Amino acid sequence: MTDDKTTGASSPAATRLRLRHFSKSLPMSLLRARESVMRHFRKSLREFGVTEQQWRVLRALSTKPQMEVAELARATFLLGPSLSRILVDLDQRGLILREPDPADLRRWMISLSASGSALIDNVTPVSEAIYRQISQRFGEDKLGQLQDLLAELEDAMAGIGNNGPGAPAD
Amino acid sequence: MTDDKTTGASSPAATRLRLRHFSKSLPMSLLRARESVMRHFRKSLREFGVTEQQWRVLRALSTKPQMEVAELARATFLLGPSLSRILVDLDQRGLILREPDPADLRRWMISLSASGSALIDNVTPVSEAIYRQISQRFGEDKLGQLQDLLAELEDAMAGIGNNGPGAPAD
DNA sequence: TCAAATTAGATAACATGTTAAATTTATGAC
DNA sequence: GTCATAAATTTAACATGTTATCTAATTTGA
Repeated sequence: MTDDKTTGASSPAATRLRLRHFSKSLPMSLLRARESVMRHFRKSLREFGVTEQQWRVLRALSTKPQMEVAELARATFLLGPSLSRILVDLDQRGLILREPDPADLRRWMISLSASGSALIDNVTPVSEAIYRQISQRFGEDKLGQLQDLLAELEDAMAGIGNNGPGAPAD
Repeated sequence: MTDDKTTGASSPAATRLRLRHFSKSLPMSLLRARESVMRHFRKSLREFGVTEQQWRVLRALSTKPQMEVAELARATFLLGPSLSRILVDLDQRGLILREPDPADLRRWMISLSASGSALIDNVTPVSEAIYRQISQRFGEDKLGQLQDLLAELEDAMAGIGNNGPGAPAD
């Protein structure tokens, strides 16, 4: 359908560099794959009244008793401003606790509240059920392969634009 | 660093279902992988004055002489409202052309303008150079494997929540 | 022919993504 | 101790994501 490779309107492949077919570009493939998975999770999360991002935050908090905001941002892959707004919301809804770090008043220590933990406990079986479906349908082995490749890709990308390790690209 | 597997604060694995480690969840892996790739492309796109989403639109338009808005939305994986705003912007900047479909006045036929095509021609070599770097660093074979797995995952996911083929979940 | 249902696209409203700037607190040089 | 600088977080401003609603054009069926 969208496989029309010869309609270049005005640019023959010989004279201009030709981009790989759009739908096959790596970023689009990753985007589509992620969306195909998230579609199933989002539906359940919505029933529990949390967005995907809010769930990421709660989920990350469930792995440690307390986390700083910056640490949480790294873990959830959210930027500071987004996270900041989400924390206000989760706090107002009583799902998390924020206490100042006595050693550094710039820092907040974030943790799950009892009701936040309860929410996690409620969502977990549903989430795991979906994950099991994916495993069965896609195959445990392939899932493992995919995870390995994704991790390797991340590693490979980490070393490309940087002059030194961890050096910001700009 | 975030590999702390034993800090379950209050919930032993025996009593509560335990979620797979957050950072290893498939959606997070896909998100991180995509971000690690896009980081490199975004930097170049920005120098050319287009966002990632705008580039997706131009890129999709470069595969066909004309596209309808809905078709473009599917191809770029953008939702209608986002695309609508982006098209207004690209039109005002003269990068695309919008002409009404005489056969159905609800439809617009979108196409690249000359300056839109020129922009593509300018970005293409940069984009391809980045892609080559990725290929070299990550490996052609692995890249192919990854693309295959992603496509298979999409296929697998497509058949999960649906009662019939293409039936909306609700 | 005409009213109801459908369809394509746009607009509205609010959440999040993203970059820059502001705020508050720490740290270090003098 | 005081001032400049840095760091952690928030606020601001604007683009995009997302769902719902709206408008206009088309189709359907009596």
